Amino acid sequence: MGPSLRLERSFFDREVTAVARDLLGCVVRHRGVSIRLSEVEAYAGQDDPGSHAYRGVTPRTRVMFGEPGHAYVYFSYGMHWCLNLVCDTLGTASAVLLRAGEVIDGVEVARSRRVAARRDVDLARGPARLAQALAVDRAQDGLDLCSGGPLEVFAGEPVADSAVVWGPRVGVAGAGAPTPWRVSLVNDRTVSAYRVGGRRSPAK
DNA sequence: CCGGTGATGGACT
DNA sequence: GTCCATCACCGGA
Repeated sequence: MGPSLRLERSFFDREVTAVARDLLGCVVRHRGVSIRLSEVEAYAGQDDPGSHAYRGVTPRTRVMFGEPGHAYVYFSYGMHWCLNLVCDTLGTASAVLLRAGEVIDGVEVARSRRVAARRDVDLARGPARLAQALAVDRAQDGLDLCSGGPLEVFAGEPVADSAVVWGPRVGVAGAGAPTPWRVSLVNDRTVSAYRVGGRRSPAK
C-alpha cells in the first residue's frame, strides 16, 4: 500500500462523468472500513430525468445543489441507504452514486455490519450494501469529504482505460438515456449483478 | 447458477 | 396514492 492522498475539492469540481471515471480504484473510508471502488454511476443534475435533482431543489436534494465534494445520502425502498458524492460546479446538482467495491480494510467490521453476506465479495456489491458496510446513513448526508472529517475518499492506483467499461444504468425507471452513465472495472468480481429485467413486479 | 417476489417507509404529486 | 438510483430469500435447474 502506498501513501493515501485524500481527494481534494478540485477533483470533484469537474464534469460528472469524468469524476465517475476517475473514482474507479479510489478508496472510500468511514468508521473503520475502507472500500476500493469498482462500480459507480453518474447523475447529471437538473437536466437528467433519472436524477433526484431533475425536479429542482427539495429538502431531500438540497445537498446536491451545494458545494462539490460533499456526501449526498438518500433512503431507498423503505430500508436502504445509498451514498453519492456531489460533483461538478456549485449549483449543477450533479452526483456520482457509489454502486460497488472491494473491502480492503476493516473486513471483520464490514462482516459484522453485513451478516447476510455469505462471501466477502458480496460485502459491498451493490449501492445499499456498500453504504451498510461503511455504516453510512442519514447522519452522513451533507458531510464534507475534503476537510478531514470521518468520511473521506483517497486516490488509488491509476486505472487504465482498457480496464474500464461503460454501460447503461441499473434500476432507474426513467427513459433510457442515450449516454452511458455507469462505469465499472472490467472483470471485477465485486461489480454488482447486472439485471436487465431487474424491475420488481407489482405485488398481487 | 438463475429468475421471481415480499419487505418497508419516505418523497413527492 | 404512487413510485421507487434495493436486497435477501426461496425454489427450480
